[in-house]
Amino acid sequence: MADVAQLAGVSSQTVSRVSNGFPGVTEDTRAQVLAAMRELGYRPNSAARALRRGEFRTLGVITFSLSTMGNIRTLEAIATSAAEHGYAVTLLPVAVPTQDEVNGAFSRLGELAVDAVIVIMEIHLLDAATVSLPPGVQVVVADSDAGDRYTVVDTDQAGGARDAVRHLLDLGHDTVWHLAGPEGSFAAQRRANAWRDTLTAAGRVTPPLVRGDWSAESGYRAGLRLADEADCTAVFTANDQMALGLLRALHERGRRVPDDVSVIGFDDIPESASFLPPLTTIHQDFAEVGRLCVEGVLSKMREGGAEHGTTLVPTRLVRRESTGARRR
Amino acid sequence: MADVAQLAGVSSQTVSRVSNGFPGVTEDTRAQVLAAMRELGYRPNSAARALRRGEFRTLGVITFSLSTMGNIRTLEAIATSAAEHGYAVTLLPVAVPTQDEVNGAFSRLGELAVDAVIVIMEIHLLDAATVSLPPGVQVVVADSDAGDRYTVVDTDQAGGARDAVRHLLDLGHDTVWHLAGPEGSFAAQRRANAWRDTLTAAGRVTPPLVRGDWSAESGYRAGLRLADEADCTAVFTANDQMALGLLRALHERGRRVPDDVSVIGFDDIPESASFLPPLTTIHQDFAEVGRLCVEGVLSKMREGGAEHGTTLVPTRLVRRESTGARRR
DNA sequence: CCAGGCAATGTTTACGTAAACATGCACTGG
DNA sequence: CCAGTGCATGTTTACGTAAACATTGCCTGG
Repeated sequence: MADVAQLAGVSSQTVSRVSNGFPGVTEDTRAQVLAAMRELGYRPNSAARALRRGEFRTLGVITFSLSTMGNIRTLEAIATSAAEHGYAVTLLPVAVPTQDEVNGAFSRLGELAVDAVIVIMEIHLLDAATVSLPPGVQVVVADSDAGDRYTVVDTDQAGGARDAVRHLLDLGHDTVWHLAGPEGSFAAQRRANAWRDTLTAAGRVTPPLVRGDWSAESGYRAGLRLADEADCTAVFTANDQMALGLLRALHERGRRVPDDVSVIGFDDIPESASFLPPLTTIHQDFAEVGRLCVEGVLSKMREGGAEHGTTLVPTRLVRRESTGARRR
Repeated sequence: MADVAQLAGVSSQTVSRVSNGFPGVTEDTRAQVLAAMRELGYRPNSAARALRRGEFRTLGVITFSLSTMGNIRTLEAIATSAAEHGYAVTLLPVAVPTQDEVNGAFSRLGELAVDAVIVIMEIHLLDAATVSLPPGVQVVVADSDAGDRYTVVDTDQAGGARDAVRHLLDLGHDTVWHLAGPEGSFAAQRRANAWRDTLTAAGRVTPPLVRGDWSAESGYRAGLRLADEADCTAVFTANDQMALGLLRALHERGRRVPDDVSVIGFDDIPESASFLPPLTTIHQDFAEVGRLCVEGVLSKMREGGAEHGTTLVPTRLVRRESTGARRR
């Protein structure tokens, strides 16, 4: 900076003003400084900037392995949205969702160049973390239900699951089976609860819950079992991947979709439109979740807000060919 | 830090030594300092640290929208691997792969708190970028062929494609059709070239190349066309998503897989094992690519190496049920 | 018993920036 | 014509850390 100032024949403070687009600099001077900056290839040193300003213009994102489509899309939206606000995004991967790993990530976070944190993970691990977040660092949590203790942005899991079940009931099915996600997942839990509640509210029998682990493979295994249930004519799977495996199992067992069994998924991953048959599913607006996370955390930073609450992002039913009227 | 020093009754320099795990501090003193740090909730200020040390311990990753599985897995591996080396990862999303966007990302990068950069994108956009990377910032490129000008880490696209074609030829097919990725993609280009070369080397007729855009939907459209080609008994699709669409089209047209048509994909996304039928495909080791990117860029930083070159990560054929011997 | 050496700790300084304050100069109005 | 005003620019300082150098005190060996 000093070099630039010298070359432009001004003081370093003027260079700083130009660099930050502050007013009170003549057009002539500004042009001269800009020329000098270009000639010397000057780049502001962000470390010094951050030190001086007390902020990094960076958001930290803590997440488990980016294995689920949802997390990825959310992350992408966060990164894009943050960039629009002039913020960079630093990734804090937690390899394994164990307590130790989470603690490690949190303590690393403490000395990381980050102004605020967005957590994309099951809240119980956050709760159980023995290392606390540095005070003054705002947090927004995606994919969780802890609106009483954190600021949460999440898809309206319950609403989506309810829509899925109702869709199948409306098609004339007596009841709806559910292929749930793993027990540890709150998203899975809420989808399963909404499934049960919706059936109960409609006065239907609740079939036994079948559990998978989000993977297509687990959907396949569950599908082999469901194919043998003669009265299973409608299945709501907690995500699209498991639906994929389910479809394969049903096909192998000669159960036609949707003629014999209707299947509805959750997520609306891009591939689901090309499943065999194309999958009716509940669309999640991950981009919106990510965007709201960023907006939320930035506004909390500005206003120092400590109030919690949950923002729900609505889902949308995408009707394709895997669901149809009950044939008797 | 001064507060900690005062509370512990030592100088700030001693606190610094403890904080960085340097030798030359008594066990007693160290314990006292650690206690003071805990009591005051001290966290080293990374901005000041970076300013003083001249490095951020952070890697920047420039990538297009995280829409392809490959980029995501690579990114994940980069983040994990970087963390192991004590580095954080800052994401630099480029929303649209236009020249302007790339230029924007690069100029933002200039003032970003980043020691080195890993670029995951088509090299022609990097080449055409009018904004150059700040000097002294090392770069490693994934997913590209520009070993003469950059340090490149990539999957052995050609080898994988060759294996795919040979696998089908070995099964007795006269020739292999190819559903390629979009023209702009080097990966697609190299897979297509290797496909052509392998056929030529084997003295086979090269069928017209069919082009998709990586999406399952485009695979479906291509599949509808290929289903009408009576002599098409084997197809090599440039990725698994397109294979998914292709399978659906073939199924709709009554062409059985693998009895009538054999299909082999590329990538080995987790879902491909649950396709209908489970997809034979070429496995890419994205994790290894990411790991090598980090190792590469870190070693370049240490050694200031300017030498270029390409590191190829081998692929592996995963045989499932979508390929079979030619039936005559 | 004391010089010399070494380990533990303290003091000073610089990293690059931007806020706060200071200066200088031109122009306005009484 | 000159005090007052306001704008463009310059000077000083502090942000939190760690390297370099300085100091203290204890221990060893002759």
